[in-house]
Amino acid sequence: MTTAADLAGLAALLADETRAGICLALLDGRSWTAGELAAHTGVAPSTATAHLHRLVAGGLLVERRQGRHRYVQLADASVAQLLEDLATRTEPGPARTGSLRAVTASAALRRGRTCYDHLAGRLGVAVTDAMSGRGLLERGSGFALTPAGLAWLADLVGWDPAQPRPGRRPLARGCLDWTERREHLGGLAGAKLCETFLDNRWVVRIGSGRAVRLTTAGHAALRDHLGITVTCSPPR
Amino acid sequence: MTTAADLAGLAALLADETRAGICLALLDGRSWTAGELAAHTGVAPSTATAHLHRLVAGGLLVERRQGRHRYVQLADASVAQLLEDLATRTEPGPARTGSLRAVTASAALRRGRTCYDHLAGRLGVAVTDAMSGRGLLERGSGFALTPAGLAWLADLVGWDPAQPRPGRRPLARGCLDWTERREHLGGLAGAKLCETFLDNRWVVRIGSGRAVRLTTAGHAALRDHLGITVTCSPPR
DNA sequence: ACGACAGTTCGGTGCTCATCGAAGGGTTCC
DNA sequence: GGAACCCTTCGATGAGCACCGAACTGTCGT
Repeated sequence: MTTAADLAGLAALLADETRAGICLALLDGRSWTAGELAAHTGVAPSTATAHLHRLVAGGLLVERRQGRHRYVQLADASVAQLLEDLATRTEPGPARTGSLRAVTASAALRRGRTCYDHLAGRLGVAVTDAMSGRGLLERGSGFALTPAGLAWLADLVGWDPAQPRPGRRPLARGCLDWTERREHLGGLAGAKLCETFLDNRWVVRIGSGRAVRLTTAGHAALRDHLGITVTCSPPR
Repeated sequence: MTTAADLAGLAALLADETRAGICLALLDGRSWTAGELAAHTGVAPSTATAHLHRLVAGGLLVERRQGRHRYVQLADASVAQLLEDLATRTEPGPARTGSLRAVTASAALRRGRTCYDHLAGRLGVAVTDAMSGRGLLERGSGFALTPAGLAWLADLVGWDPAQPRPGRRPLARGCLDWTERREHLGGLAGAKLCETFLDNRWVVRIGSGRAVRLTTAGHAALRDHLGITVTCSPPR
């Protein structure tokens, strides 16, 4: 039996624009740091801290301390589902009732999508797996590239690894996928890889959303460069 | 594209205990009057008015003016779905991810359930339909009983129609079902009928919730008294 | 060891909003 | 027509809370 107070308490977590912005940002499945979320929502770090406390206490987010950073992400896939249901209601237009269209769109998202600026979904995980044998090391939490792996990647994406990198973005980082429940390659390497995939039209965006589709050229490229075959049609 | 402000605005509608209580009350599919909701949530009528304005403006509720009454109900089935999803999250325990259990429970609810104090779901609609040929008239919005229908009902539920009724509850009223999207019999007549069904064990409650199941005796009673057959196993 | 950095705690400020009572407008019943 | 009733509008009140800056703790790089 759910009381009105319980329901109101849950809704109150999302009833603030800043907290809503945090949750929408986390909807991409990545882990964000408290500072990134503060900057993204335009509030002071102290304010972001308070919001994250409430969201974690409310069970919507989980946190992972790492050194002086505090990473947060959505607690589980059901939270992401709930957020997307709510977000759907705020959009005008027809086809609001859990339509076939929404289901297939969701299935497309599961197959492959961009996650912030790198590849996610089954496609992202498959690419990450394939790279594991080519110089990508799973290092506790996150990833690292061997020199050979870096050279291989640099050759693929056409980019000089010796050249100094602006900013301090980590080269390779892990990103937990909320549909696959698996880590996949993010960071600068993941972004460059995704850029290359899009530039070469190995994947193309479906509509204006985050979902992507593997092209015929993409199939060939994956086979040639990584020796894998990713099914493009829904399994089962 | 959903903005954080949109999401927060939607969540804010449910972030108040009184408004949450209103929505949970409406989850039974009935239309409630503003006064009933004020009494149910324990606030002044003026306060309830303000809340209903916000909920209607936000698209969660629809209203229907009838004389000096203002009836409100959930805008559509997707709102009910959303509320139940949120309510599920507030309950602790496992099996939170849209499990088979939740789906079958939902299917049982669609087949038959009590709606406040009368029968709803396919069962409720079927009974209402069958009574249409036996003295139940659809009167614009709502229902009315002919003298013959009243006598027939009084005989079935063992109740003297001549005896003065306490309170002012309408004898027969319509109640829109959010799974069937059809009107069914509510009001005092619907309550008495439901009481008789439960007392005679024509229907029994499934677990502790609102879902009910038609018994073998119930099948026979429906055939004898109303000449209808309601399937108890899931169709299709 | 030192500075730079990420995050936290704390006190103060201001705004939003839920609430009520009183007064007013419609509707129904007698 | 008048009384009872349902609902609404309008101020006033008070509590909750989102926000910031400043001071503080802990971590990383040099």
